[in-house]
Amino acid sequence: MKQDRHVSPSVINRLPRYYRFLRDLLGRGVTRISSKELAELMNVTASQIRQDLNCFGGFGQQGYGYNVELLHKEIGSILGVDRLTPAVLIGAGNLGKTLANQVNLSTRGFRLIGAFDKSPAIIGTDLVGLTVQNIDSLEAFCRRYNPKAAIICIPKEAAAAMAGDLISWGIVGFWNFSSYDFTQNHQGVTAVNVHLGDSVMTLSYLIKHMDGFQEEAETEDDA
Amino acid sequence: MKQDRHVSPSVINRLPRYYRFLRDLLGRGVTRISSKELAELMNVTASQIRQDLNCFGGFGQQGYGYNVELLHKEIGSILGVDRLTPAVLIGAGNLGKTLANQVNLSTRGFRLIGAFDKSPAIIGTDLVGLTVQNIDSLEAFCRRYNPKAAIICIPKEAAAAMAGDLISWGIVGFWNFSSYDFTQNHQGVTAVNVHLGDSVMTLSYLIKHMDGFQEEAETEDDA
DNA sequence: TAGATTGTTAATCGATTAACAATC
DNA sequence: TAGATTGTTAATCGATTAACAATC
Repeated sequence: MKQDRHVSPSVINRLPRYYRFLRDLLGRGVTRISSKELAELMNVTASQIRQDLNCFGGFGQQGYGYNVELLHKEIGSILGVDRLTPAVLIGAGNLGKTLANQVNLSTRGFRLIGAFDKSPAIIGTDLVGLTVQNIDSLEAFCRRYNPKAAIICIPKEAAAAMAGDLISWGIVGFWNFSSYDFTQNHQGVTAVNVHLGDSVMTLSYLIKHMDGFQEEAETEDDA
Repeated sequence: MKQDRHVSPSVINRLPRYYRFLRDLLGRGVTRISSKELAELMNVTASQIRQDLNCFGGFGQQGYGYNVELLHKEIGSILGVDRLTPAVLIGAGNLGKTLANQVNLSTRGFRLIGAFDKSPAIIGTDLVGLTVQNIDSLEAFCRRYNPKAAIICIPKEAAAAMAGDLISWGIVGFWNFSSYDFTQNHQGVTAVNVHLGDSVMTLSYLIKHMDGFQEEAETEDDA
């Protein structure tokens, strides 16, 4: 039990990987795992796993191993995952895929907890470690996991039609764009520049407890 | 003079940074630099610089230091920069900026050597280490540096109007898109998926010595 | 209790820094 | 030649792996 003390950057950098493997194990119903088993799975040494985890305190138990759920939760809280706004991706076509793969959502304050599409060709495929689900199961998903934002990558009209549902399900803000980038405004607030047709709109950053969704007009010309 | 031998990944990973600093020095007319000066500039130790550079052979000279131009060229050839297709970015607005920042062009076989825009607000700004230039200087730039591809992020009509010029200046292929992503086709060829309106087109990868530009139709629906 | 597996200390390996003789 | 600065060897530092006593 060392708790705080100085933790090396190498260890910190490995935590997200542990987190992902544990999430997968959890998803497959595994309740306990030894450093040896996890090591084989992740292709590292058991020694390293024990050393790494011990930087934060004794999560394991001699003769037993590690409790997958507990460990997942602990690493999540170390990573500050609980401070990120849980979001769903609606529409996992080319645009949604590009966005999920190219944009570091966690540095933007978001954590993707689910991805949805209506196309049978896309449902069931993998997207940054999540399995794309049928859009029909979105409502049930929302009731269970309470996402607080939706990133919408489907045609504009369909998105507009969906807005009422999303808000009533407790998703308090969403984006819909055909192209995007991020900037900081003069107050250091991160904003999304949304490309719609020939103009660029800046949607103010979506905040967790915002009720209803809010647009900050401010239209400029593209280059 | 060790030449080849095993070079550690840490060293390899630092090379692009050396390359960028040397390019900047070159741009500012600096012809020679000592490991000590470069170390201060880059915020590393002089020792590390000498160790790193010596993995590839003695580029320096005792009592003198390193020849900036030679070193820049050498590191470039180690990085295989000369195997990448030199490309210009035309239009450095929101979309161009996003593309240059988010997409690793070098892994796609491209190397950005210049960026151009017509907006006075954008000209002179920095874009991944390049200064955005006035679009009026594009022709002169092409004659001097011979880019072989152009990534075009300006309105469609303007791009179409430009095509003739680009081809006559020796730029043999170009892209114009409002949104993009990359995929591998069944033959392992990298392709660009171009989002134009509601459909997705796949433009075949632009090859260095391709003459004229070539479209591979293949239109699909977006999700 | 006996077996398993952790937490932790010691050994190894690699990467960074310091030092200095070689040499331009 | 004298001064500067490299190339390179030796010393240090940190991270990974091995080993094993502690303990569930």
